[in-house]
Amino acid sequence: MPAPRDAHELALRARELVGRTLGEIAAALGTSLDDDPRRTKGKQGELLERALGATPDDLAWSVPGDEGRRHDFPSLRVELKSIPLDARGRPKESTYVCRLSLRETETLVWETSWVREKLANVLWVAFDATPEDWWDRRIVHAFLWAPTADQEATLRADFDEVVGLFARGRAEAVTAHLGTALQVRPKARDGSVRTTFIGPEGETLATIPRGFYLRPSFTATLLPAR
Amino acid sequence: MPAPRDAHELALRARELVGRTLGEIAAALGTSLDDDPRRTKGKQGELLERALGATPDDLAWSVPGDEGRRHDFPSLRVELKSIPLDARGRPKESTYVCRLSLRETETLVWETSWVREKLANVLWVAFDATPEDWWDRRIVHAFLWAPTADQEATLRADFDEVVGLFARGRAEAVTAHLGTALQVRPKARDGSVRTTFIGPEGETLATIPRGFYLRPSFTATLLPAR
DNA sequence: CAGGATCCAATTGTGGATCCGG
DNA sequence: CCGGATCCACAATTGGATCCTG
Repeated sequence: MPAPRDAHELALRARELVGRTLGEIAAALGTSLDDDPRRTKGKQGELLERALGATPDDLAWSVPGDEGRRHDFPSLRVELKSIPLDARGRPKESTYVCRLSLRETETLVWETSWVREKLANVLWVAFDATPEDWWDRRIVHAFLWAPTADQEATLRADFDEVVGLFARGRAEAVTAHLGTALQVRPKARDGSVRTTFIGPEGETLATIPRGFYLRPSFTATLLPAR
Repeated sequence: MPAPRDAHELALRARELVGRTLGEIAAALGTSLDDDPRRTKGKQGELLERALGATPDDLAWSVPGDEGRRHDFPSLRVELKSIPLDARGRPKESTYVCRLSLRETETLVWETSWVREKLANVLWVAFDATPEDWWDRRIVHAFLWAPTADQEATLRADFDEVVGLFARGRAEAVTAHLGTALQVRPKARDGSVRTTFIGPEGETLATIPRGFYLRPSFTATLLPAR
């Protein structure tokens, strides 16, 4: 599937997926996923990326740090996010946005942050996660979104609160309780992993890797009204 | 304690209770409550009624049905409601308003309903329910309230939804899930008690006794901001 | 019974931990 | 390691049941 040429073509292509199951979409691509639900954690999102012509993450290994960052659709500056919905049509889970980098100070200012850039333009693809088997899960919404002024103010306030705590060396005070829309949670396959950052006094501090996530209560407000 | 002469005097008297414990208030009245928490379910509210000079419910037995209805402060048309607060200062429980009467049709129209009349003017007295012993519980707020136009519209919509279901004979569809502010829940010391009402076809139907309650999420919005 | 409400088992929500592929 | 996310034990919420007094 070639990359879409513009946002309009991308939105059209995404809307064609509405009503189809992930199994139908996989068959059309000539691929298949494992049938063990424990082995499909990130596979459904990756399937949608391929179905829509997103850029494969082939630089993930090549450059440690932040340099490898890119959008799913780089020329459109659009990010693709899939959302699983429960029986009532509401998001079942929070949505991962990106890593919380503690190495580069420019990423700790909202205007130049990677989280702001990631959320500036998002193609949301929501599917019904009620069926146990991934191939029976059906796309129910697909739409482009850019934050309104109010939404961006909320996101920025949440971001500033967390970053302010890190800047004052209070990493231990940053929990998933903070933030009305955007929260920070651990992001590592093993809670014992550590990353380092430079504290307010220039000292080196260690903390567990973390990521930014959108709360389900926030993403619920983005979905079309029932 | 004589009844207050006007709303101003009532509010003044209520504000004097703020900061005092229920034990101090009981001592000033020369009374005491049982020390078994299971035997104080309604006693704390009754203690506050006496402390503020509310009308005793001495007609409760005399007239079955709706005729005995009155406010706690009849001349002021003011109702007294106590609210237990948790450690964060938020309501721990829903607030009982009144019985849902199914016998008199005029009470099933919002404008002439007893629930509207009960909520038209309320003296809220909120106390910290953190201490185990009732006598250590301290009054933290005491204020008069009348619904704003928005609040009354919300209450009315909730009321109309429930009453509409009864009017169509769908009593079994009325659960505590309904209503954003005002909800209906069972109100009897035994779930096997039944009351009767006249259905849409003139038939006699039986259902369990129920009452109107305000959700904690609604009463929380009435409290002074922390 | 009606009015004063609280109790508590069951459901819902969610913060922190974890899984897979490249 | 990083991006794709989901899992799940425990905390928070709450709907229905219940308690006491006059």
